[in-house]
Amino acid sequence: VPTFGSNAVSKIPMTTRARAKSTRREGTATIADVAKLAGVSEATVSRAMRDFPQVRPELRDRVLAAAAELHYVADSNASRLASGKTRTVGLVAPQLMTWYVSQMSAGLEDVLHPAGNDLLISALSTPTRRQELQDGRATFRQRVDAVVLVDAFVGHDWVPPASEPPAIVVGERLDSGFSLGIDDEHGGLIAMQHLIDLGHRQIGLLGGHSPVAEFSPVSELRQSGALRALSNVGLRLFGEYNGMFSIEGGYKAMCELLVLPKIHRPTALFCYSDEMAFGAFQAARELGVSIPGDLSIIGFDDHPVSESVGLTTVRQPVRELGRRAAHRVLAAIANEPAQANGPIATEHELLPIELVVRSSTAAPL
Amino acid sequence: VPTFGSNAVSKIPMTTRARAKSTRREGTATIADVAKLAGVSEATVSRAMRDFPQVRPELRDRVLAAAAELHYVADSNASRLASGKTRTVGLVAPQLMTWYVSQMSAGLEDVLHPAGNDLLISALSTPTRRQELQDGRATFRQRVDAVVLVDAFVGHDWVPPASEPPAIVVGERLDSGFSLGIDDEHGGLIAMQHLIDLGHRQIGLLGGHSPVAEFSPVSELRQSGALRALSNVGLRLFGEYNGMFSIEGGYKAMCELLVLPKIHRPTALFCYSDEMAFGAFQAARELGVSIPGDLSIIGFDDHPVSESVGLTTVRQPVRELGRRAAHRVLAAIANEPAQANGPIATEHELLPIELVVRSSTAAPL
DNA sequence: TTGTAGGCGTTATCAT
DNA sequence: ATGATAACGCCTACAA
Repeated sequence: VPTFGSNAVSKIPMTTRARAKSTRREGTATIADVAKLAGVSEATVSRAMRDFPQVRPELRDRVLAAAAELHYVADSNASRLASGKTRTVGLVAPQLMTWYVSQMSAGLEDVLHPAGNDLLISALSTPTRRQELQDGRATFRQRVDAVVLVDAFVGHDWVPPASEPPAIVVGERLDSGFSLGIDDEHGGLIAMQHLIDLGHRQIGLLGGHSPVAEFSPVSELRQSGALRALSNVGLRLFGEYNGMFSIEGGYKAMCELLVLPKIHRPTALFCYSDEMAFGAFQAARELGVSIPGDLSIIGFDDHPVSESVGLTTVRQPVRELGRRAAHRVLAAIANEPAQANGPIATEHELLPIELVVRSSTAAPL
Repeated sequence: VPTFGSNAVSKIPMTTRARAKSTRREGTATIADVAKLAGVSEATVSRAMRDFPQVRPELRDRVLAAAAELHYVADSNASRLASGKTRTVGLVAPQLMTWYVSQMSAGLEDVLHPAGNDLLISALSTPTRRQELQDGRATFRQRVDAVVLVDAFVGHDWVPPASEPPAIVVGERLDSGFSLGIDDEHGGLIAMQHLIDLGHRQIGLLGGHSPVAEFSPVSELRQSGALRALSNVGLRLFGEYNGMFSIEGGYKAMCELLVLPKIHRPTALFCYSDEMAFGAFQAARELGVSIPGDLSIIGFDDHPVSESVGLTTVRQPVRELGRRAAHRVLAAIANEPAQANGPIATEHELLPIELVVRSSTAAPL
């Protein structure tokens, strides 16, 4: 039971309690209660609560005081129904609750929440393809004002349907529309370059595709950068392995590789994700291969635990990607009516990445 | 633009498009459209869509077919407004998007989503206390049917206010109401016991409190179990350090400890969380302390990367905790009207934990 | 600048 | 078992 403020006299008792048929939780004030207390119309309350400029300051203060006294908060369902805006943005990703998606969500929340938006999260259940993606979004349609697609492998030629809420894509370059990500090709390049600079000449690749994001272009891009660095100095790849973008996949692949005599193994390994590198660490430890003594390892991402295991990596600003995506989303929501007339603005924004050298890489012995 | 099914003939065209004033996204069917197409009343559509038993199968099928043809999905805002049920459960935790909360969310989603509920996530911003908790939940009130409090350090004597949606607490035992967790005291005991069994006699503790969950009772419980194991064999603690439940905190604390000559250091360390153990690993590596040669380390949690770094730990079934919490929530929602009469049912459910021995612990040299 | 009133899409109540 | 119809709480023309 809320304690009412004592510095303001209740002119009108809360009447909401008396309503019998209401399904609403009892004791909650409605806009009508506030209007009565403040002595204004419901419309004015609505406007005052949303900081409309036209409301006279005096009235605004009275309304705000009344609202505070009654602990009034607008029922979001009612306002959404009435306004047609959901104040909710959807996040769809192949796998929820991974490290990457969590960080991204945090970034999205950083800007969405202060702006009064909720984040609704939806998985693309495991073996999913484009068709399912579309279906999945269908039930989203009237629930969100916009959607953020993360690692949704929609394909570069995908065009957000005009009939649907605006979408912004993270992790993939779109020919048409908004997209956001990092320069994976460059990331592959600097990772490989680091190994080359260290003096390595027998360098392997631990890549592959996650089963839940198998059409993601990141592998190809990172590979292309890596190969370019290699060919710049007249080198070729010394083996390529499939770690399926998971700790376990990296572990298994490396278990097979590291049983070979040292002469047949690469002296350095570039893993497309830190998690695969963790798996490689595990295999190395179990098989008595020393890092970086026998094998240098560089990852990609800068996972939260990478620092503590001393993994050299290419840092990706995941949370910042989320923040940027959120700003794009907000802009898209604001511009939606305008967009309807003109063509879709197209832009692919790249956030900077960074080589982080730690102790898992060293010159070959 | 959706392609309509060809095996069913549209008897009535979608009229929704024509409505001019609507703020709703065009092209979306409403219950009225479905009703017309199926030749029944809106009420019947509503009942059929929600699998009410009283609907004649024939009609039910007709409605479902019509709904499918029009790609009809009930507008959640409208149904929420009308029913007073939000079909949303709130998750509040001190820090969102940590490993622990992510796993918990995944578990909650596992059961909430199939049951047609959304999960709304809300942080308890950093330096938060009970009062703020209550405020925080206030804006939640009319948005959720129930709330799950994770590591919310509400205090064992906390009683969920009757005026608010039902709450279930995870990670803390409540005197009155539903709560859920693991036996932290027992966890502390088996962790310490493992070290003792290995032959260690100089055992340190890396504990403390997270700044965002400083009133959590888990530290006290794990410590109490650890001390009990020690005193069972006539031992005392060999130093206690504060790692603030973070990687960095663990790292800093161990940097101070491990510079001491070996003779003054513990031979084994029990960390209250795997993340602190990761920090300890890092410090050990940088200071040339070998694990488990010079120092055995056991953690608590079984973090996703613990296996790959070979950390011995006490496994906590986080995702399963989320699933159980979700079931409790669903039950609470269903029983809420009933609860109003009788007293609050009280129960604290404990999920099993498990010692996982890996390579970070060994007998002292 | 403020008030009036109609509508948002669904559910629930009450008849039938 | 099904059909009308009145809420649900808020927003937004439009009028004043």
